[in-house]
Amino acid sequence: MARPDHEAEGQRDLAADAAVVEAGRPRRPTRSRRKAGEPAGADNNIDILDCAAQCFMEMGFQGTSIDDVARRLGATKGRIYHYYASKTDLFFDVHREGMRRLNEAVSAVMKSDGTGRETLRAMLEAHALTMLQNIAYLAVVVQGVHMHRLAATTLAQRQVLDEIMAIRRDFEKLFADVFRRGQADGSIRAGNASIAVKGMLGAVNWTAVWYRPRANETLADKQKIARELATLQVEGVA
Amino acid sequence: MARPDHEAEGQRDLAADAAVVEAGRPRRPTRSRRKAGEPAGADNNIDILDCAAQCFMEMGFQGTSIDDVARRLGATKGRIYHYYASKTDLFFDVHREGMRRLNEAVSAVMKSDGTGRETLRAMLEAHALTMLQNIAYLAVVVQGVHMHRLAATTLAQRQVLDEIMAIRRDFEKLFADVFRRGQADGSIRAGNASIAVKGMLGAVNWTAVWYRPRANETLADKQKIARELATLQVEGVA
DNA sequence: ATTGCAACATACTCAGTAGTATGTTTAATT
DNA sequence: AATTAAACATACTACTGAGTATGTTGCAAT
Repeated sequence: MARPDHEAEGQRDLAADAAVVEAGRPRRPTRSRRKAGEPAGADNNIDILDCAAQCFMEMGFQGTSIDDVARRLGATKGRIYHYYASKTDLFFDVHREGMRRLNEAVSAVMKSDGTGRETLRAMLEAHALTMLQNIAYLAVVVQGVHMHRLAATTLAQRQVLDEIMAIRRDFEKLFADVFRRGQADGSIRAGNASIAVKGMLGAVNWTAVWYRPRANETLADKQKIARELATLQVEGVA
Repeated sequence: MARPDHEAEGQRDLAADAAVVEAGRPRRPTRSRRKAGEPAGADNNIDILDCAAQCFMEMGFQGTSIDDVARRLGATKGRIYHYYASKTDLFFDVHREGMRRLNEAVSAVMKSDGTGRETLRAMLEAHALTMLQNIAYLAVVVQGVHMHRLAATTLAQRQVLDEIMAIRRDFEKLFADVFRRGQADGSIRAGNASIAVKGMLGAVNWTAVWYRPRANETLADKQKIARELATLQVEGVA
């Protein structure tokens, strides 16, 4: 499977003459066509999603042009617009994929039958680790919070945005519910659950701002950061 | 485009470093014409800054047009470009004002002669309260973190951005230093100070994402939120 | 009472960009 | 072998928006 070229080669501005030279170059080998009965899996678009996520993380939604994404892909707009009706839809799909990974990771540790506090801690750590492992996608998710309804012009887009925000609310509610369960079983002290959860999620989500994977960083390194963040939120500094 | 700003600074010859500091600041400190013997006084550009902060918070830097800011001002671009050389410079000035207010509030509680943990808690609470009281300016500050060096095209802008980021680093170091002081005096347990501080600041900075003042919200309400956030970070949930 | 300039407003330019229309290649199917 | 449609690339349009050039007004010092 062809990989996108992450090291944007020769991203110097294409002058008119350069475009002429480019025009005659041999075509890139195209991706294999879908098999006969194969469903149109999202696997065709994963390259697009990856590059889009990276661009959106680095330059923001408004700061990223479709041509930027295409250039990082080593392709042109044509390829992106073949799969996505609009830039907003592309952003939404990255957002949705990010939330899917997040939900998956956090849901997996929710079955734990420990106290509310123990479960909460596990959820926070899973959340943090997922952030560190999918920083581009999750940075887009974090940006999406701001987007409220600004770039959503069409009715369909507004509906998708409403759906996404509902998912976000449900996700936050997951934590709030466990928090209150902890208050009920005495493992978490009294206090405003909503504010507490917003604080804790903020500490974890903030990784989208400062964290960038270093070279040779191992999974253990990421786990250590995730554990420290989660521990701090549950046990404080004392 | 992007030509150097050679506008008549006729008065005096500015040293190079002074020019860097002055870069991006309002060309003139006053709005209404100065009276005869009147001192320069507080900059009345605060109207522009306020509107810009609000727009940047609601729509982001890239999503805000100068016309948007002007419309909110009840004016036109002419007014804004009379004081600011570029949109980026305007953003930087809002950012700088936000950081100024933040530094002021946090520095004020740093003199406390309590333990590291007590001081840290006071700093976090002051930080949080300042966020809630200046949400537009501080939302811009939070955005500014992302901006790294993307929108900074000219040399002068890049220098201003470097200056701003240095201020941000110093600010974070304030917390890290107190954190380590707390570890030294035994009021804070061992652990990676850098990650811990990033987590705590994240919890507080995250208010820029979710907090919007409600109607009839009193100072006491804000203080309560700030106290809960700070307490959570220091004492955890147990 | 005139002049100079700050403080704007108005009216443009022009580069960048989202989206479209259409051409071209390739692989599966007939 | 011919056909067809997916998977792109190319070329174009229309518009937004940053920045500029220039006009206008009102106050203040002369």
